[in-house]
Amino acid sequence: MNVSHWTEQQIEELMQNFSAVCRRIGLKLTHQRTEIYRALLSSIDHPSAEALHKRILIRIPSMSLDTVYRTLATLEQHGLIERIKTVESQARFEVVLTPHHHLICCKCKQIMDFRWPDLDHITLPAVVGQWGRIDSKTVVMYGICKQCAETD
Amino acid sequence: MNVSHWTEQQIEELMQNFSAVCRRIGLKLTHQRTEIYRALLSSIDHPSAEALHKRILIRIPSMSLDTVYRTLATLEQHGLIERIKTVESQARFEVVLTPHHHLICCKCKQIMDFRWPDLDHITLPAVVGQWGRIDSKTVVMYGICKQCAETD
DNA sequence: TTGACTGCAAACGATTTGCAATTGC
DNA sequence: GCAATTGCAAATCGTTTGCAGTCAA
Repeated sequence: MNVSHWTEQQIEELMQNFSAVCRRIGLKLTHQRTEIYRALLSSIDHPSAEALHKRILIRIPSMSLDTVYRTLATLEQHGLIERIKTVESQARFEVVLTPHHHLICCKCKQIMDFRWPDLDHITLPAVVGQWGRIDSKTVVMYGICKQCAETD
Repeated sequence: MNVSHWTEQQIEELMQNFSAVCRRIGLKLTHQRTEIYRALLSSIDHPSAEALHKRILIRIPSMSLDTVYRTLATLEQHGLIERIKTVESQARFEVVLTPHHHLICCKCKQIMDFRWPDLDHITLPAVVGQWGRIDSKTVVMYGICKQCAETD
C-alpha cells in the first residue's frame, strides 16, 4: 500500500469528511467507493487505476477493475480527486523546434506553443535539485482560448 | 494540411536537411518516410499519428497507418521529432491537495510532487494573456531521480 | 421499494507486432 | 542481393459500455 501523506488518524478524519461530502452531494456510500477513496488517500505515488485496483484486491478480492475506473471517474467529476493533467490519451507529435511550453484549450483541444525565457532563469525549488537530474522542464497550461470563449 | 511555421522555400531547405541527416545516420529515404516528415513539417497543430495519417492519405492513398506510427517512432528515436511530453499513456490519479507540480523519473516512472510558489508570482509571457483564460498551470519535469541514477 | 451502483463480459480506440512482400542502397 | 522497410491483419493495452443483478437510502 506504500507510505501515505497522512497518519492513521488523519486518514480517519479525511474518511469522515469524505462520507460527509458524499452524503451532501448525493453519492451513495458503498463499500467499494469508500475503499477506493481510502486506498488513494493511503497512496503517495499517484497510482494508475490498475495499480490502485491491485492494491485494493488484497483487502477486497471481489473488487472489479471496472468499478475502480468508474469510481475514479465519479470522484473526479465531483472534484474529490484529480486526474493528473496531461494531453489527452492520444500522443501528439511535432518537429523539433526550440524549447517551448504548451497552452492547451480544454474545449477545442488545440495546443499552442509559447516561449518563456524567464522561466529558465528563475531558481528551481531546492527539492528539485535533491530529487535528481532534470532533463526537461515543460509548463502545460490548461484553459479556454479566446476563440472558444467567444463562440460560447 | 493547415498553415505551417515555414514558407515553401524553407520547407524545401528543411527537407534537404532531413535527407542529409537520414543518409548520415543510415535511415533509408523511402517515399513514405519523407512524406511523413514533410507532412509534420507542414503542420502547425501538433497532429496525432492518426490525424497526420489522414492528411497524408490525400496525397498518398496507399500510406498505411502502421507506417505512420512506425516512422514517427523511428524519427523520435533519432531525435528528429518530439513526442509531446506527458505522463505515459496510463492516467494516474491523486487525492486533491494544494496546487503542485510533478517530477517524473524516466526510468522508474515514479512521480514526485513539489511546490513552486515563486512560479505563481512571476509574470506570464504576454502571448499567454492574448491566448485566453488560464485555468491551471503545471510544470512537468522529466529526469532521472537519484535512486535510479545510483543503481545504474 | 427504487434508483444508484456493481460485476461481468464484450466493445472500444490507440498503438504495437509478426509476417510475407517490396524497395532503397 | 540483402537488409531495411512496408502493408496487412491480428494482437495488445488501457479504458469504456450494455446489461442484469445487487444494495444503500
